[in-house]
Amino acid sequence: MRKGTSEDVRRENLTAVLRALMVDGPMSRAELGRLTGRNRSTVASLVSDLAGLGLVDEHGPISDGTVGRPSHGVALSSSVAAFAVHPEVDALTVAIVGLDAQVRRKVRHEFDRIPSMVEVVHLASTVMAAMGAEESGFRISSIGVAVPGLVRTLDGLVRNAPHLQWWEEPLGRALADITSLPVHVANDAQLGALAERDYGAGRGVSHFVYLNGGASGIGGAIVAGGELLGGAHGYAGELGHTPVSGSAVVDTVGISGTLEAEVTREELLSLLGADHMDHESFEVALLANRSEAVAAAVARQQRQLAVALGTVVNVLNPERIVLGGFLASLLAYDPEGLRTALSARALGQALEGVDIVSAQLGANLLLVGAAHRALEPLVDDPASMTTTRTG
Amino acid sequence: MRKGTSEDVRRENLTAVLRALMVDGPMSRAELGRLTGRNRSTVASLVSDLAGLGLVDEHGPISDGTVGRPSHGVALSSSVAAFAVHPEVDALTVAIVGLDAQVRRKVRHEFDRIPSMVEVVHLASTVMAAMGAEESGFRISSIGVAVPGLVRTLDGLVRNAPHLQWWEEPLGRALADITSLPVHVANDAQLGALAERDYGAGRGVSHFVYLNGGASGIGGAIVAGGELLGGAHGYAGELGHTPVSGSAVVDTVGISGTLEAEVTREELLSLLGADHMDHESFEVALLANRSEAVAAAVARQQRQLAVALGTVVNVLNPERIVLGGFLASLLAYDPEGLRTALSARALGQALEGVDIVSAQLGANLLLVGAAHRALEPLVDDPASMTTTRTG
DNA sequence: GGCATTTGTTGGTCGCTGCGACGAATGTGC
DNA sequence: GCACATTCGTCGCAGCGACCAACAAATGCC
Repeated sequence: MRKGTSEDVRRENLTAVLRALMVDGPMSRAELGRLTGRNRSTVASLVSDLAGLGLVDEHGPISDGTVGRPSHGVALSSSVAAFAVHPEVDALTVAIVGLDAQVRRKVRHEFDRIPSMVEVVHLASTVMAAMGAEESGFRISSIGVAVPGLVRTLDGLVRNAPHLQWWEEPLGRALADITSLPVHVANDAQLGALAERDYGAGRGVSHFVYLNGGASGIGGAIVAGGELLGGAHGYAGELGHTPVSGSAVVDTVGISGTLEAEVTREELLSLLGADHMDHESFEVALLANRSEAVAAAVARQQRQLAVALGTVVNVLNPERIVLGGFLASLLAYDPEGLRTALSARALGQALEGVDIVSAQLGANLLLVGAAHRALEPLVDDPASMTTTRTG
Repeated sequence: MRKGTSEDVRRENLTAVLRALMVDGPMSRAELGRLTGRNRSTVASLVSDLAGLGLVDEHGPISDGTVGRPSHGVALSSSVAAFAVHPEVDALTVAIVGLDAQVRRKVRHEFDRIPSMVEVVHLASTVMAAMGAEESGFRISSIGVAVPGLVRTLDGLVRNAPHLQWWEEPLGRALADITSLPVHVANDAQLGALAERDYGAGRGVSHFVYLNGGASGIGGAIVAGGELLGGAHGYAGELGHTPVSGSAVVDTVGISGTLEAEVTREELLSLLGADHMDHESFEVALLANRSEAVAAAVARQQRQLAVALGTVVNVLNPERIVLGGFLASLLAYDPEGLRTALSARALGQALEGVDIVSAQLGANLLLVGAAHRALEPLVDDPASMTTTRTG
């Protein structure tokens, strides 16, 4: 519960200014005031505070050709950042991502076998130390980790990451112990949705559902009222395990007839006569192939995807559905087909006005999402920057 | 967006005091201070304001046998209330419900045929006028309406209420025009969930899903983070239309293999050899009948309910599932059976610690929910009581 | 060069909460 | 029966933060 004091107001206003800069980029104090609805003198005080905390920088007066006294530009400090860590089956990526969502450093390490949790923790901490963040002037106060699996957000316990073959691995604790930094671990799809919300297909949309089709599974996340819906422990959004057919085919966790069991990239890949393919090549190849076999498979997968999307529409009433990975390819192959299939499974009124679009962000999606998750506490309480320091 | 002024703090604190009284009943000022974490003098000022607005009453000092100066009791004013309106296929109920969730007046009018929207509006407004609320000292500033169907919450347009045979009926506008009061129309299951959240099976639970089995359909609602999840337009929660089988049987809106199509009270009723039955008799009769036919039907319906609940658990990660109507009977018949069936459809980690319980509130559930929905703006901004008056 | 326009700055005011001190009203123990 | 501790209400004061109005600064326009 809120404390109900005037300090709350200050915190809220500092956050409002910071958010405005994050959403709409650098701007003048006057614009900041208009955008946030605060008084000029209030904004002056807020910006001065934020500059003192090192969260924003003020540039000299910029004459933009208009009348009136030129205004000083305010921009997010380029040194405030977080570490982003992303373990996959065949690689580990570590990055430094700024408050402005710019990826400043990025190190990718390939594995020849599936890494253990301990290996990931060691390698990640080694890489982070070797990056010399402090020497390069970065001020990093936390770590965000994107894991392909079920994560208990409270303490970063990885409950079940089938592709990594991790079960009940205390990743958050281990990483926090070795780095002495706060660690925020979350499901990869949720962090992807967070990034799309702020910088991609979810901008300005307060209710949307994100569904991502990866090489070995389907992840999902829900944004409701502008906030990521985590549920009781952070497991919400597992739309890959919703039923789409009465078939007995089971998915990776043993549930039958689910979206993840029925709609697979593998099937399409084999029909295209390929083994491995990155996403771009896959989409190009798929869209170019209009053979009967491929068309039939796409149509079937679309119908089954539509069943899951029907559930989404009926249960969550989103304004938009964002599809990533090969699900976006499935959409691109025949947008009308998917929409038609969906209209047979969704309440007409709930389906009205629902956009179905492709995800917009590319390779750095999860790094941005993870880092921003880690930076969230700072944004929500900018004054905490005083005490929270690297080390 | 918040304005960011000290008045916000005041509003928030007034709301905190009011909510404490709503949740935990009458108490002393000192207790109020401890519970809300505010200073004694602040609470004094807040209570004084609320009393001035007529929202709370202060009683004389109560000596509770303990040492120290006896404290004055603070209680919600019994005169602050809202109208609750509940149209059904065979009846219309109008009630006056207080801020303390007490149903003070209740009028039920039976129909011999399905009423039209115009009839309901006329009858409801006539009944409300005849109740003489103002003469009886009630201060009523709004109307809450519970409708069995899809409602656009923005303006109270009833999009689709199949059982009432209403489509695109502007109920909210019509009722507001004739009564000159703000009207809040919402789906009945959502309002039921709201009541259960505050006074029933959802107390103290911030993530739960409510599923209600009625005579002619299944309604649902989601509470996430303590807030009702409405979605973009208020259509969210339609769990009756989620898939549970590959069967071709369609539900009332024409979607095949859904929970509402497969799990019906009718089937059980006919197996019990009855036509009509109120809920209590139905549950008694069902639980008493352990014949093979009934047991088999219950088991099948449990399995299909479990598929829908699996979706709920995987997608929303609730702490609790609250079942009402005949779905509660289905649970009571064989609690273990339902749980077992669910464990085959839900992610183990997400299912951990999930309670499956029966709804606690009885006949007045929807009236309380509707009225509290209507009172919500007042609770969120108690100072608005000054200007908002009946008439 | 004067004028309108826009922005930055400063001092004053107002509203709200917290704090400390004091009085009021009770129970407790001798 | 009386002093004491305990708890609650009240009052004045201080601190914080936002708004407001007035003024200064820096530009474009005529």
